[in-house]
Amino acid sequence: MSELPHILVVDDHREIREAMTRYLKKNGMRATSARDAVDMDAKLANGRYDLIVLDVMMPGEDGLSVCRRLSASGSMPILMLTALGGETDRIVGLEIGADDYLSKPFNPRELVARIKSILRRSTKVEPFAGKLSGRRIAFADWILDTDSRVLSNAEGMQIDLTGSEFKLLTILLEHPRFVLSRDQLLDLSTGRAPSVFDRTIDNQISRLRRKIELDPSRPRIVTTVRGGGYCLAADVRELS
Amino acid sequence: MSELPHILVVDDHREIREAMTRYLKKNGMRATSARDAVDMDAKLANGRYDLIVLDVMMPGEDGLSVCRRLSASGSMPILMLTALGGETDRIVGLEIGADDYLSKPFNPRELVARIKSILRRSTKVEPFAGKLSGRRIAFADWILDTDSRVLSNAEGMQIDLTGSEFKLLTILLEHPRFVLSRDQLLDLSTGRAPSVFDRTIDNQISRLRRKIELDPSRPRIVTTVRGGGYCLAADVRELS
DNA sequence: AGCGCCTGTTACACTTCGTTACAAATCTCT
DNA sequence: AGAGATTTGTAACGAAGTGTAACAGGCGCT
Repeated sequence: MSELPHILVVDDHREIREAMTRYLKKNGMRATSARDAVDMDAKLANGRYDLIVLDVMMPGEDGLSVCRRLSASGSMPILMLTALGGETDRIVGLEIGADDYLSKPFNPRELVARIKSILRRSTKVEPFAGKLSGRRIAFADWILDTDSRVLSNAEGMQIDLTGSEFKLLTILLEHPRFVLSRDQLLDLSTGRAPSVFDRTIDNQISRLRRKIELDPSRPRIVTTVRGGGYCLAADVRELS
Repeated sequence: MSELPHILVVDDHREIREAMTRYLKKNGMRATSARDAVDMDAKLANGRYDLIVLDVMMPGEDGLSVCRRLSASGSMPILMLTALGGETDRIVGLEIGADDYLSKPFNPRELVARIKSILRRSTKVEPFAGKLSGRRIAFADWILDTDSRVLSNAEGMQIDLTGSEFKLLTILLEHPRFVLSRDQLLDLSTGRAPSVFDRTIDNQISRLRRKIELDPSRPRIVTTVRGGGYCLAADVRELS
């Protein structure tokens, strides 16, 4: 299991943003593009990003204004793209809170090096166990300790979950009785997009069931919705 | 950083370094200059600095070598000065741990903006030991005395941590329940960028676990997230 | 009933991680 | 300054975890 950093590339030139996202994807990152500030805001409202690459010159709301806004509202790292010679833009951007800048045209290798350097210094926006962090969670006959990743039951049985099993289970526990598709589960647990005939989640669910179901061949806790995905079919309660 | 940041400017051209230090002093900073690596080392041995501005092209030991050395020995922020078009120098510098670069000739205002941007970033990640000297930190069954670097528990057991173990632990303690990648931990604890198959952090974590975990082969305090890094899985509290 | 699709499972290859041992670097003491 | 002790980083090996491929069985539609 590996969580890839997710980069949002905001640039009004389609060729540029497509080339950038392609290159970032080739270098161990998820990349999503937005053509302007409005598109960016919509993307930010619907997803979680680790860093924004932001063009200064854009129609509508310009990059400096966006940078000011983002810096004021949180700790999202920002790498700004400026025109060659756009020195004032660079200075003002840095002064209002951008983490770095790069002048167009730029070497994509430098873009990746700069992004990695910024990410090295920033923390993720979410703890590993998400909203359940630090809690003990009761469901079915199990109690999950989210710190130790240990499942225990009334008979005193204790089961260690692997990282992947644990992540998958916490995602299901955060949405009791909701069907989550395989693509959703893959995205939420690993951040990667599915390949063509991806069976990763099925395999992990099988492994999880082997650990938590009374009879894994007739699952009662993690149920399958054919054509839909998987569902945590139990009440969920926090113990502490 | 309660008082004015102190910048060390390393450049072999006297006019340049004098102009820089003068300008920095006019902009709310203390500034000291050094003409080469030897002079810089002497200055570093006798004083404390918040950031180094480092020219790439210097007689004697060159800037890239100095950068590599400084990154390896601590978390001193470095802003590198490159010749116009010195792109390879920039990329390699960033890859070995420099925080930023600037091409000569540059606008002094941009220099100040960049220095401030770096300082803004670096003060954000100051570990307990730096900012909260004299504190005692409680986590799991341990109490850490940040002055003495001694861990103690309710049974009266006392454990001395080495410098590296202590630094690593305080970084984890600063971000309870967040996954910190190996690259992040390496950067935050030593300031250097990872080599290709770097296992330094793994080894240090193994050593730390041997000291603090009940059963180091089944760690409960410092947990591993496969493909992600390490996580301090406990509540953290300051005692004084 | 037949067929195609969907799902569960097993096995295996590969990746990642833990640990040990040793060399190199650093620290401490005389 | 030098010797010894301690700490830290690197290399190697083995264990654990993960994703892919293949096969079989079940389900739903015609």
